[in-house]
Amino acid sequence: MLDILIVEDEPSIANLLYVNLSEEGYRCTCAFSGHQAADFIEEENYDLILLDIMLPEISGYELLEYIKPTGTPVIFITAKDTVTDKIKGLKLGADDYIVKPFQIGELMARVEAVLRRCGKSEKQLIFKDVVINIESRQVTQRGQAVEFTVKEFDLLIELIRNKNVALYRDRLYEKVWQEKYAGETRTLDSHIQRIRKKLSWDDYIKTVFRIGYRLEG
Amino acid sequence: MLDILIVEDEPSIANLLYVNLSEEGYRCTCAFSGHQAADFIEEENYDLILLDIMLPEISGYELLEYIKPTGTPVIFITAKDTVTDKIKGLKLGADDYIVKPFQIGELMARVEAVLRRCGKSEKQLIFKDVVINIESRQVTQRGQAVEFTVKEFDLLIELIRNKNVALYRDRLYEKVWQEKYAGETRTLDSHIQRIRKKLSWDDYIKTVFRIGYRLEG
DNA sequence: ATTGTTGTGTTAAAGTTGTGTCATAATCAT
DNA sequence: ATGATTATGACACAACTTTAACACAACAAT
Repeated sequence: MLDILIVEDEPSIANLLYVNLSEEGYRCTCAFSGHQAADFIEEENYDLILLDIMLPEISGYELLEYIKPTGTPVIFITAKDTVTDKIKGLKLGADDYIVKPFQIGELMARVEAVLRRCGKSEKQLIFKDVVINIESRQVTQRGQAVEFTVKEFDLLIELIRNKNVALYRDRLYEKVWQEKYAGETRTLDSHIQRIRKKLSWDDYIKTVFRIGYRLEG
Repeated sequence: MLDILIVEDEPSIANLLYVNLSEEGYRCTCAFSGHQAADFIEEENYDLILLDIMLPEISGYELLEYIKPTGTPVIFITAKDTVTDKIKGLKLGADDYIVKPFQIGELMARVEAVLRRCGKSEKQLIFKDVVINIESRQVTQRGQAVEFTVKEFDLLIELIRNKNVALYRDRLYEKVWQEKYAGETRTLDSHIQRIRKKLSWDDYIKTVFRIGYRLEG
């Protein structure tokens, strides 16, 4: 799983980024100051850093100098009024930049683009003896191909991306089916059963009574 | 597959180039500084280098001296205001140059032209027992010529360039037909069937139900 | 005019997905 | 504990959607 560090002092924006990127399957960490960010960067290697330029204490510029040696790609986040000439200087070090206020969709696209460009985009997921090739949408278990339908495949990915997390039925449903969860239906259950059956995963996909499901392992 | 190194510090332009060239089937790498570029060049042989002149640290000129001994063709990218006389001098070392802002189409054409001129253009694609000659647009299977119409040919190339990738109907259609995919039409299907038939590729072109098609092998 | 290409419409086949039923399991109040 | 209540498992099946196969007409090229 890919790690993204969000360096942003405005909680609402940090949160927006955190929620959306997490939902897309990235593991996120938020730093609300330059200091905190520096600590995090010290401790761990990130695959991408989203960096707000206007930070208290240490500015984004300074932080960038700190990041550069690690070779981690950076996307700058900048407020609209500071775009003009400053940016041009800034761009020197960043892999991309985006202007606040931004469309969340645009940001997601840029994140994906930068990761792809840096050869870090997620090509496959692995859980136990199962390998999932995202690009080709193929699943193999111990090298043997196992066929999955669209819904099953999407559900499987959602489970693996959130392994060891109890996923609420409604969230799970809404994520995979892209529509409100009405409840009172066997749809989600059926699909879980189908996945369990195809992969003999009775032991891995646990049901969390009254909550939902959890992929354990 | 041909390797292209993009040396460009402006992320938006680097990205533009990356996306478009990747879509055309080139394997791309981006370097955002002269240093990084030098490292890449050290490590790997590229078939073509797109080089922005105005770079921080090491300038494009210097880098060119570094590239020359490797014999790799170079296309210069230059901002409009620096064109004048400087370029004329520069051209001595480069195989072509293009002025920012440029039409992406023009750049693609120049890339192709330079590669062809250097005898590096992708002459053929091979998949299993099928050989596709891009220039002459001829297809042979075990040495036997097989006739393809324009659309079929383009579709076939798109499939082969993306083998083992599940291609969404809409993307596939939009790539080959160069227009929005409206859906509710049998056009794409028909063409897939025709390719399958001509090459007896029922086993290789898999349909991914509700998604599209995947060339497998 | 002739030939070949390409898109579309139709019907049949194939695959998918949601739902209903009933059995079973978990939880809770008594 | 016991039974009532509610949630989930297992499974079958029908409704529905999507694709294959094919023929043909519109269109373009020669």
